[in-house]
Amino acid sequence: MKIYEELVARGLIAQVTDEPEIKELINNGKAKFYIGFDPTADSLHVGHFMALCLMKRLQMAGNQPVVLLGGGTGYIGDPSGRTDMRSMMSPETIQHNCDCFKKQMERFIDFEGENAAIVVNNADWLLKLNYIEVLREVGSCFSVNNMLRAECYKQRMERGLSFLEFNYMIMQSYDFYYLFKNYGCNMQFGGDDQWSNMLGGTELIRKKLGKDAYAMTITLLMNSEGKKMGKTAKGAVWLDPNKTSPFEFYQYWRNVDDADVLKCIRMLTFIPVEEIDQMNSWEGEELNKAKDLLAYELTALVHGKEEAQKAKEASIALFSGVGDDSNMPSTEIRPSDLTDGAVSILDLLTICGLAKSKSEGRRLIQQGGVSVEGKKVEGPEEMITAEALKSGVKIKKGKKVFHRALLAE
RNA sequence: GGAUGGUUUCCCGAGUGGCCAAAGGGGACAGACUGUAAAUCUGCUGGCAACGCCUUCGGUGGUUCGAAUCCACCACCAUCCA
Repeated sequence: MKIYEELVARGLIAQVTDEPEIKELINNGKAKFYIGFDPTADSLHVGHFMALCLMKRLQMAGNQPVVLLGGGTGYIGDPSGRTDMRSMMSPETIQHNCDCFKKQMERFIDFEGENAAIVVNNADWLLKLNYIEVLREVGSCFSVNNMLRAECYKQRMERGLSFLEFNYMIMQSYDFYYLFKNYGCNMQFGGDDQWSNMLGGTELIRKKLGKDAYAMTITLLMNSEGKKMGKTAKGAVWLDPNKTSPFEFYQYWRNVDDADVLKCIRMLTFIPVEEIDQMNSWEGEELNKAKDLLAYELTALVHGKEEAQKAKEASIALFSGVGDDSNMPSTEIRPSDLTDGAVSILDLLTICGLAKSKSEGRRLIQQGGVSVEGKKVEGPEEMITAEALKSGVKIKKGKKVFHRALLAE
């Protein structure tokens, strides 16, 4: 199976500008493609991960990836698919985020060897553009009528769109044009929400240079309810282990909906398509096996095999009660937190971050949601002794949250 | 620049002087059922030394025994007119 066919089989391709041509290019390793990453945070998240995997797959097929860091576009903020304006970032933040991105990417993409990936930053050319020049050179190629029709602005036409954000499409188009001209970059990939921005680029290249460039979008990873995946109540699922621990990361994937497991395995892992097809017949409880696999594979890709193994073992130990369960998240209790050699369970919950306030902790206990070392906590006054804390105390909140409290020496 | 409407707790949204920590819905969280799933049902959802007290209804002042509610100014948003 060639790479293009594989991408189709995995359900990764959403839209393409010219299918035969793109197939020909990437199947034969003739594409030099770029994906843009705007430095909106100090860590990559699952959405970026998909894009990076795509880069990896294409790189393995002999194509050359160009990573575009949005050090310049970050000053503007992409309005696509958003209901409100992004908060503006300071130059320092943008720079810091770019640096973080770069570091994380090195894990996934090869920056050495034959099709070595290269990194460019659009701050290098966007920041020194001259307004009038751009208007004359580039602005003249865009029809406002067409732009307003673009899907990515639809939502914002109701709630308001600033001129700043409206220009994002032009900047992204200019990027493609610039990379085409100066780096021979003939293709752009991106999330499906980028489609209009990407078309802007191919049109600009056609108008300015009379040449064809191609664009392809990746299916956005949606769950069966039509919501973007990779988000939790607390925010994104990050790739940075300090922001989302490998254990949490593992648990996120372990807990996806039945309806979404196979789709995720297909789109996110490198498991051969044939093997995945065999799982199509799995149903009910059997799907738990697929979830285990998904969680392990992804954690291994992002955090390495060792961390994945630890997360897996911790999960098995915690949920089935056998094996080593020492790898759960833990908090050190300082001696100063104790009074008369003990802490109340209520205080312990807040110290460990399992409850935001004592009221919340009380509520949890009242509703029977807290247990210590497997025994349900009956009341908020229950005390945990320093003696017990010395060897570590296992606290369970709700069904899935496990935490160890350990007395610091 | 002008007119009008708006800004309420995580989100949407009711409340137009005391009965308001503020209806209702969503989400989140917890319990039951389960497969670490979904659906369903139940509870719960500002804080604290907790039948009481404290902080909250865009911001700042004011009127009043008493303000989310009335007044003034400011800020922001939306729609229409320029």
